[in-house]
Order: sequence, then structure tokens, then C-alpha cells
Amino acid sequence: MTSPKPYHHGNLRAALLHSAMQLIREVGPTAFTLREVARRAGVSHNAPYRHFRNKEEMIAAVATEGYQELTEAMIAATREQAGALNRLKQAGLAYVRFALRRPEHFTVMFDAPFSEHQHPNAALAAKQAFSTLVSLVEDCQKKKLLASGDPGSYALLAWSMVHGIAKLAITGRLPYRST
Amino acid sequence: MTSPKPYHHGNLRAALLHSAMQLIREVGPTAFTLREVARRAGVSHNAPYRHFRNKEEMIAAVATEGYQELTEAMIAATREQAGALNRLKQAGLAYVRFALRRPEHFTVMFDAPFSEHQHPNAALAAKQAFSTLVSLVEDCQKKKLLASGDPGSYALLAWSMVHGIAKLAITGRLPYRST
DNA sequence: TCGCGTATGTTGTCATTGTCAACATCGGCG
DNA sequence: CGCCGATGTTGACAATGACAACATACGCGA
Repeated sequence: MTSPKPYHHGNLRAALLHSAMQLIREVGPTAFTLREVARRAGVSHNAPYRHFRNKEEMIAAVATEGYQELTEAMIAATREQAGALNRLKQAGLAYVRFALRRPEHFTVMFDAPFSEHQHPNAALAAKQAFSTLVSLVEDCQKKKLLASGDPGSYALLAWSMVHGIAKLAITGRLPYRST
Repeated sequence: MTSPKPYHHGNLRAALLHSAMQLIREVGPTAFTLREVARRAGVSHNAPYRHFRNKEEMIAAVATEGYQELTEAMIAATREQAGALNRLKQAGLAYVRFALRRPEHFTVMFDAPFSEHQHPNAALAAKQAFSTLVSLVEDCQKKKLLASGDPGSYALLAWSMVHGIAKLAITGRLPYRST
């Protein structure tokens, strides 16, 4: 995305991100190690520093990708769905599904071992995910399917619910139930 | 709690937990360091190992304390409050207030860098917090203030919402608003 | 009262990690 | 074609989590 064209390796940045995600999935965000990522990508332990300022920034990059995927998942879920309310619901389900499919990724995205303020890209990606929700809520309001008012507030409420459910589901406290 | 009576230091375990919480509050759960905790408690870097098997277990102990505090906060908030529904609401508010008052502690409790399965004490404390919620919901149902059904499901829903709100508030995405 | 076992704390050590600095390589631009 | 800078490597260092061996002192039993 941001990197023009890597020289030696072909596309190290992407390869590193890939290894990073896989590693996080295997050992969790805590045991995650920069050097192991480098090892898996088949480069020296310092190569990553040409693409990320430090460990934190690399994690932030993973989170950023996660937000983008999440946004896409929500959009895809609403596509070819009739009814504004139904689309909102589908987006919510997609959200939870994403969380269940990639618990560690989800954790990295929201349990922010990194300070969001210092990672504008991540913050931006997160904002996009949120605005996806907001516009779905606005659609519902336009069609009088939802009481009018600040769309942001409603979206926040929706997000809160969905997020809470997803989180608790991940933690294994939610008995599964089809819907 | 579990420790009978420490010898040399007086009560190292408690002192360590105290330092640990303070440190987490200062630098976050990620930069948290066992050795720094020991330093602050004025003991050698290996003293903590007499009270906690490893770093993870120490964090789990901190989380356990957090669950207990949370439970107490919810109970305290419902005390001398009239109306089952109102009590449920007060508990929810107490939940959010706790999260806002101790964001890092809250983070440690739920973003579990530790695997809950392997820390029965933490799991138990968490369960107690949840059962507090469940009984509040049951009260509402008994008084027909809430549709009947599986109390657990309703409690989960309540928890999800409250938790989601708290989490998003911590992350700074929730515009504050008095209620 | 006294000595000893054991819970508690310390010193020493090791592999691993994040990060910095110096060096090597190679692709494209002039 | 030669140089510069982007990319990657090697080497180093302090800090960390964890283990092992050693020290200390409380409190029980004789």
C-alpha cells in the first residue's frame, strides 16, 4: 500500500505482515516477537526495521489491515441484501463472524497494546469501519425504520452491542446460538 | 488472601500486587515488567517468583483483584436503590464507571494476555461478577419488568452492551454524555 | 531454651529480545 | 557507466523472564 516497490526480497513488507499475522494467530499478541517474524520471512532480525519503525508500529500495521478487512466484510455482507434494517443486521453479524474467525487479529485491533493516537493509519482505518456502520444507521433513519436523532449515537450503541457480544464470544463466555 | 503470613518482608505478595497495579496504570499492560515491580517493592528481581509462578500468573492475580472490585462496585451501586430495573441500570453504570476509573486494570481483566483457562482464580472471580448481573436480571423478570426467558441470555446481552460501551469509551470513541 | 526444617528472599547466570550502529548489496537515475 | 540511496546483514548492548544454588530467619518440636 504505502511501500512503492521493495528491491531485494521482492516485497518484504507484505511478507512480513503475512508472517506477523500468522504468528499472532499461533502464539497470541503477547508472545509475539519481531525476530521470529523476521525468521519466518527468511530475513535477518533487523530487516523489519527498514519497513517498520519498531515492534509497535508493526502491530499497528497488522491492526490496520484488520480494520480494512472488517470494513470489507461488513460491506460484503450488506451487498445484495434487501431492507435497510436487514443490512444493518447483516453487518453486525459479519462483525461478530470476523471476530470469531480471527480472534487474535480482533484482539490486536481493539485491545490496542499500541497507543492509537500515535498511529494515524490505524486510527483512520478504524474510523472507516465505524463510518460504514454510521451510514447503515442513517439509511435506517431515512426510511423511518429507526427513530431519528444523532446517527453517530445510534451507531455507537450498535457498535457497542456488537462489539461486546463479539468480545464475550471470543472469551468463550457466550453460548453459541444460531440466529 | 491465600498467603498465610509472609516472613521477611511483612507481606510481600500484597505489596507486589500493589506495585504491579500501579505500574500497569503507568506504563500499560504491555510494557509491564516483573523486574520493575520487584524494584518498586524494594526486593530482588527474583523475589516475586516465591509468590507467583511467572509473569502471567502475576497479571492474572491483578485481574482477579479487578473482578472482585468490579463485583463490589456493582453491588454497592445497587444498595439502597429502589426498583429492580433501576438496580440493574445502576449496576451497569457502575460497570462503566469502573472501566473509566481504571482503564488499564479493566484492559488487563478482559483483554486477557493470559489464557483464562489456566487461571482458575481469575475465572472464578469473573464468574462471580457475571452472576451478580444474572441475579439482577432475574429480579427484573420476577417482577415482570423484563420478559421472561433464559436469565443468562439477558444478562449476556446486558453485559455485552455495557462492556462494549465501556470499552469504546475507554478507547476514546464515545463522546461523554451524562445520564 | 535451642536447633533444625522450610518458607522466604538473594545472587549469579543464561538465552532471548528490542533496538542501535556500522557495513554490505544492488537497482535506477544522471 | 558510475554513483547514491534504498534495502538488507552483521555485530553489539542493555534489559528481561526464568532457572539454580545459596543465604536467612521464623516457628515448631524436643
